[in-house]
Amino acid sequence: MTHGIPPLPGRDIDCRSSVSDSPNQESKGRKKRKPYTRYQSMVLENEFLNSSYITRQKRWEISCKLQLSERQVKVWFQNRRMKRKKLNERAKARIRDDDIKDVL
Amino acid sequence: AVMILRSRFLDARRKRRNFSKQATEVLNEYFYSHLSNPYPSEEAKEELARKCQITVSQVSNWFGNKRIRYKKNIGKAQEEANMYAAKTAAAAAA
DNA sequence: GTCATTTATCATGC
DNA sequence: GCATGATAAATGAC
Repeated sequence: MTHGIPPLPGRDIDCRSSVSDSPNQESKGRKKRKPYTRYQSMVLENEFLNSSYITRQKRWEISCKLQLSERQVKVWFQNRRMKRKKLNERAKARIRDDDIKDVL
Repeated sequence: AVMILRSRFLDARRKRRNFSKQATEVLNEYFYSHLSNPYPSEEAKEELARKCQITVSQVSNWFGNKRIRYKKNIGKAQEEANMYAAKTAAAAAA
């Protein structure tokens, strides 16, 4: 199963003990939406440039670096791929409109 | 120069323009006549988009905002609900 | 995984 | 000054 690669350097170091999804006890309600900082967004965008699908290894690294949970990083990439799709559709539509206007 | 082009496509940031009065009228009519289930199907969204001269995404945005902002008002804006309810009732009577 | 959605936040209109 | 449309986190269906 899989390749026996995962080096997992210092995996047992819990760098996100304070950034877990369950802050304390079982949080009951929905987690409040909290905008990310410019630095967090920049690092995530840069990684998205490398690949729109993040590996488990890199997901762990980034979650540590940005003080985010791995789930947050995963969701960010999912939302980012949806955003890319929407932007592509919009760009396509704009090009169509521009073509029409050029003809007119 | 490249940055400007990117701001047109990638950023395409929200330069908001209000919808026309007629478009808002059409959207509100649908919303208040389907108040028990204000979730238009994809086909309904396309027809609304065509009638309102906006995109399907804009229709989705409008219903998303409308649902939560209507819910947030429990008791408020019922005048608006009654108004459109009466309008559709009058249309049904005819 | 995608994708429609909920929610808070942002940016603009007026 | 809020109303309104669009976007950014977060959830859940499938």
